[in-house]
Amino acid sequence: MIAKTKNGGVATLADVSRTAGVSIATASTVLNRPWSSKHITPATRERVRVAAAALRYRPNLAARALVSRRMQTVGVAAVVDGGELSHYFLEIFNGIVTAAAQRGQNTTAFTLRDWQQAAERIRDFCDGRIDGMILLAPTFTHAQVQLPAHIPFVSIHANSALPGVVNIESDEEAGAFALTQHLIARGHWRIMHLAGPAGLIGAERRISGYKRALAAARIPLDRELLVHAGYTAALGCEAMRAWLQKHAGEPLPHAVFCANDAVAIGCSEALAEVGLRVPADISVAGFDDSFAARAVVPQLTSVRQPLREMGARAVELLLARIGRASPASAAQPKAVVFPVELAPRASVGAAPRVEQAVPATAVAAARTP
Amino acid sequence: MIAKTKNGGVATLADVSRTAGVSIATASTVLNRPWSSKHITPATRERVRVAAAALRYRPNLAARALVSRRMQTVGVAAVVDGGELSHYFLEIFNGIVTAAAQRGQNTTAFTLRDWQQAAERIRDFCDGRIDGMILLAPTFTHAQVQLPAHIPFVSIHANSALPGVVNIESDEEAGAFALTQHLIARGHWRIMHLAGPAGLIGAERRISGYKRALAAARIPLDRELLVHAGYTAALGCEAMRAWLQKHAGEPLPHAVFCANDAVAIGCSEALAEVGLRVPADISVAGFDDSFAARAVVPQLTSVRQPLREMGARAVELLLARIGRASPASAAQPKAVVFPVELAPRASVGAAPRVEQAVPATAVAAARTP
DNA sequence: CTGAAAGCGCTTACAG
DNA sequence: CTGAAAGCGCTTACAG
Repeated sequence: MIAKTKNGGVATLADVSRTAGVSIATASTVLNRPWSSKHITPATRERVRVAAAALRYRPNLAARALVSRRMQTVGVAAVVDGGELSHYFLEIFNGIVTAAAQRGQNTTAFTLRDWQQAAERIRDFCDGRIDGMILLAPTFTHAQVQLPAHIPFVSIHANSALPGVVNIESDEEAGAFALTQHLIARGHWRIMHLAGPAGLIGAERRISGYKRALAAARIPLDRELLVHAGYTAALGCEAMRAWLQKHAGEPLPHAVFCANDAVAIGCSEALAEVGLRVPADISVAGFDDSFAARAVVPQLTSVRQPLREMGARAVELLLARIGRASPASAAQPKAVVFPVELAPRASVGAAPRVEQAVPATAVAAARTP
Repeated sequence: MIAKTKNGGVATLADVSRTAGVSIATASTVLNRPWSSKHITPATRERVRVAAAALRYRPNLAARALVSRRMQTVGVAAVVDGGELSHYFLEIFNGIVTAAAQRGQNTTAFTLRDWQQAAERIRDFCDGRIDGMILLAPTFTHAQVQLPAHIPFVSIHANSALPGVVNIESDEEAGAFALTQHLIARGHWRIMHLAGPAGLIGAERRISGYKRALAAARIPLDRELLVHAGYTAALGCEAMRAWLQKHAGEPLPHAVFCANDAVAIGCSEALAEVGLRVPADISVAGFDDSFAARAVVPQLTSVRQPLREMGARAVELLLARIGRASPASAAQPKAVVFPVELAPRASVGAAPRVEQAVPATAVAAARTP
C-alpha cells in the first residue's frame, strides 16, 4: 500500500493494481463490473477499492474509448446564423444536456455557419469523439449531405426526410390551426399571416394550418394577407412595414398571425411606428412560446412546442440506437410528433368595434430609383 | 491500391499505409506533419494522400488522444438552476463555442445542479475527456472545492479567488456607478436598488457603484430603498410587490435600478399591477443588456457586459495554458477586467414634474394568521 | 528517405 | 478465484 503513481502524475489502473497487489485485470473487473466481481474475494475487492480511492484513480476515457468504441458523448449540430444562438436552440439544447447528463453522457456542441458546409464538417465531428449526433433543424437533403453510416443520427425539426434518421417534430399544422381558430373565435376574420421562409417545411405547415382554419370558418383566403417574412424580428418588422406602406388606406387586418415570436415582435414594432396599438387596434400572435413571448409587453399569444422535452426525447432515441446493429438496414423510422399547446395572452384581444383603415405611414417611402 | 479496409468498417491508418504501400509511420507523417514530410518523396506523399481520400480515412481521436494527451476539447461548467439556462449563460456559451471552433476545439457542456456538487463532478469531467475547463460564475471557494491540478481552469465572474485560475470579469462597479449617475442626470434622486443575492460579489459590486454615485451627487443613502431581491424575474416581482405594499402612501421612488434585466422585468410587472406606468410614473433600469432588455416594451435601459467577448477570451486564455508546464507553480494570475457600457433606452425617462405617492395596492395583503 | 517497434491506458477473452 | 497477454489506433523516437 506504499506504492504511489509511477510518474507523479495521474494514477492509472496499473498504479492501482500494483498498490493493491493484484493484476490489472482484477483491478479493472472490481472497478468496472461489480456484478461479475462477485467471484473475487471480498478482501481483494476491498484492497482494490482502497487503492483506487487513495490514488484518486480516474479511468482515462480516451483509453477506454479506444477499446470500447464508446465516448459517452452525444454531439449536437446546429446552425448559428449571424452568430446568434436563438432561444429555440437554447431550449432544445437545455433539454438535451439535461437528459444526457442524467444518463451519464456528455454533450458536445458543434455549430455550423450553414448546413451547406455541414457535409464535410459533420464527418469530421464523427471521428470517434461522439457516439451519436442530434441534428437541430437541418435543412439539407439526403442528396446534399451523406451522413456517416457508422454512428446513429436523430434529427429535430428536419426539413426533409433523412434516410435512417428518426425525426422529432411538433404538430405545427395543428398549432397554426388552433391559433387561427382562436383568433376567429375572438371575432377576427381579416387575419394576416406573416409566414416563415418559403420552402421550409415548418413554415409550410403553419401556413397550412392557417388556411385550414380559415376554410373551416368559411373565410375566403385573401392572398394579400399571406406574406412570407422569415424567422427573425428584423424580417418581421421589414415585411410588416412594407405591407403597411403598400396598403395604406385599405382596411386594416384584425389580427396578424406571425411565423414565430421573433417575427411577432418585429411586426409589433412596425405597427407601433404608425401608431397602431396591440391589441386595441390590432391583435398579434406568435409561435414557439419562447422566452421572448412572455418578456414583451403585452405578452404574446403563442403556440407552445415542448422544446425541452423534444430535446430530451432526442437523447433517449439516440442512446437507444447507439451500439445497436446496423440501423441503416432497418426500415425508415417513423417521425415522433409532439403535441403543441395554445398559449393565449394579452396580445390578442377582441375584434375592434369599428373597422379601421391602414394609417398613412409617416416613414419615408422606400427610395426607388 | 486495391486493398480496402480490413474489417469493412472505418478505415484506419494501417489500412491507408497498406493501400499506399508504405509504413504506418510514413502515412502518419504525411498526413499529420506536412512540414516534416518534406523529406518524403512527392510520389510517396501523393500515394498516401490518394489512399487516405479513397478510403475516407479519418483519424480516430480517442487513439490520438491516448498518446498525445490532448482531446481538442474544452469543457464548460455552469449551474443550471431550476432547469433554466439563462441568457447570461447563452451569450457567454455562444462566445465560447464560436472561439473554440475557430481554433479547432470542441466544446463540451457540463451542467450542474449547484456548485456544491461540483467538487466530485468536476473531477469526473476531467478524466481525459477535456483539455481544460471554463467555470461559469462559480460560487464555491477554494476550501469547498479542490480543482484537479492536471488540467488548467479559467473562470468567468467567479465569486471568490481560485488559486491558479484566471478570472474574467467585467467592471460591474463602474457600470452600476454610470447607470446610477445616468438616473441622477435625468433628474431622479429617490433611487431604489433591487439588489442581487447578498454575498455574491457581482451583486455587491453593483451595490457599491450605486452607493458611490449617490455619494458623489451628495444624495444620502436611504436604507429603505436598498432591497435584496435575487437574480430572477419572479424574485424581482415579489420584492417590488412587497415593498409597495409595505410603503403604501409614502413617496414613490423616481427610479428603480435592478440587479439585472430579469429583475427589472419582474419589477415592472409589480409596478404595472398597481397601475404605475414605466417610465411616465417611474423609471426602471436593468443590468446585463441581455436579449430580454431589448425585447420588452418599453425597452430597458441597461448596462452592457461584453459577454460574448468574455467567453471568447476565456477560450484564448485557456488554450494558452493547455500543455504549458505547471500552471500551479506560477503566481496567481491577475483578473482580466472587461469594460462595460451604458445602454440608455426608453424605460428611463425624465423625473415626473410632481411627486407621487405609492398607490394603495388592490392586491389582498399577505394573509398572516 | 523510410520502417520496425515501443508505448499511451484500458478491456476482454483465455488460461491456469 | 486470479493473472498473462493481446489488441484498440495512433505517434514518436530510433534505426537503418
